[in-house]
Amino acid sequence: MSVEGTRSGRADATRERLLVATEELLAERGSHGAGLNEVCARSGVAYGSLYHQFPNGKSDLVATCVRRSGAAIGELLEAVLEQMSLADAVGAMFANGSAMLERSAFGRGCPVGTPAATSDDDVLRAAAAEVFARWRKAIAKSARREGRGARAADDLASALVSLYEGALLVGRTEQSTRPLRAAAGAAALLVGSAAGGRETK
Amino acid sequence: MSVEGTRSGRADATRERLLVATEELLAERGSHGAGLNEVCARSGVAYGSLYHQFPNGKSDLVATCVRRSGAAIGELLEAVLEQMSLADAVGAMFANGSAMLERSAFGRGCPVGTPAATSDDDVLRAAAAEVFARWRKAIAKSARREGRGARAADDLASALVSLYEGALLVGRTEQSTRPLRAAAGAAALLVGSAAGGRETK
DNA sequence: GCTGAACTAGATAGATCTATCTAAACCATG
DNA sequence: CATGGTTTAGATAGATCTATCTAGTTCAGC
Repeated sequence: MSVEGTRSGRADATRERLLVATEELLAERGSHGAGLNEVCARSGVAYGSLYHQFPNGKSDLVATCVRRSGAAIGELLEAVLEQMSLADAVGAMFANGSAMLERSAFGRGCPVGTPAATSDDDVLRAAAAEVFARWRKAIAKSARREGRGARAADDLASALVSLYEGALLVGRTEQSTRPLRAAAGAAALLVGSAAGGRETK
Repeated sequence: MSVEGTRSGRADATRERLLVATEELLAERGSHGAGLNEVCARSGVAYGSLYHQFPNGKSDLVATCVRRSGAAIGELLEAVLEQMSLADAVGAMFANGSAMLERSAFGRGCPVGTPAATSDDDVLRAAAAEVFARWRKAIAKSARREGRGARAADDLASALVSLYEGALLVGRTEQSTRPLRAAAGAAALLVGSAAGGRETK
């Protein structure tokens, strides 16, 4: 039986294929560049099925997709932050971004940041904002655990999320992982400075 | 007489209006979201004029626009970096981004990073990459002048560009200037650490 | 003021996009 | 096996997008 309510396994599989294909396209070209024709072509799902699964059409599909991608990354990030130091977790985070860029031959960016950058749909924008907030909170929690004050932890977490998103954008644009490595070095410096319970001011 | 070659003042004005309108749309929605219809509507320029000014069509227009926007920001950045310390210049840079977000009511992002994030046109991507490289070089030059080694200066400059682009993206998405302020604080820390001629390793 | 090149104007073609609609296939249940 | 709700399929309408085409306007130089 399906995990969520009355949906059949077949429907779940269709929904999944649609979301995977949409996530790919969103990470490559953002919302305006991701046509439903291509979503169907890539996923092998028929056009009508898409509107059965997502009755509100594209807006519904992309917002759902961004929330899902963001939640998956958030869960991973939270798990990693539980298991290791903030410094190590942040290192893994940037290494992961770098690997993703290489794996896609610099064809993909962040599945959340990329569509958010060019969105004129407020639902999509708000969904991405919630994702960023979740990531930020997870990092801030770890920073507080390592002795930072609430404000300092929030600011550090915000800067790390921005740095990550920016490095993915610049790295993809320059078709190089160097921005990711430089960002990882800077992130390590930020995490290292004033850590261990003492704030700078 | 026109500055560049044989073009008339009228043509220059038309070209300028087209580029201004395109820059706005690119910063708002990226290349896929910027329709030529709307470019013409906003600029008050007729459709045919657009293809006279930019015979290669949209690809030509957007690449020219990104180069121009990037050069303008680059010149400003270089001027500021000449006149003040790296720390002050970087502070001004983030303050400028924050002011831009507020002025546009969070409707616009970076006119270079936003279209670059979702581009599938290699000409546009390469144009944006050159812009980022110019910014990075300007910052690195200032960092070397303040005593950093070549490698450390490059890495710092790369991280600052990524941080700036990321903070604009996240700030616009969250409709807040807090990411910009947090990024400015982190940037100040990065610029401050290991400055004045001593490297960390 | 004539003339030819440069520029502008708007209509239109052809492709593509979102969304809807009808019909058929599937499958759990009685 | 029959039945009826659920899911899928593909055609199609209507809007929008890029690019081209023809005609008209403006302006510099002779």
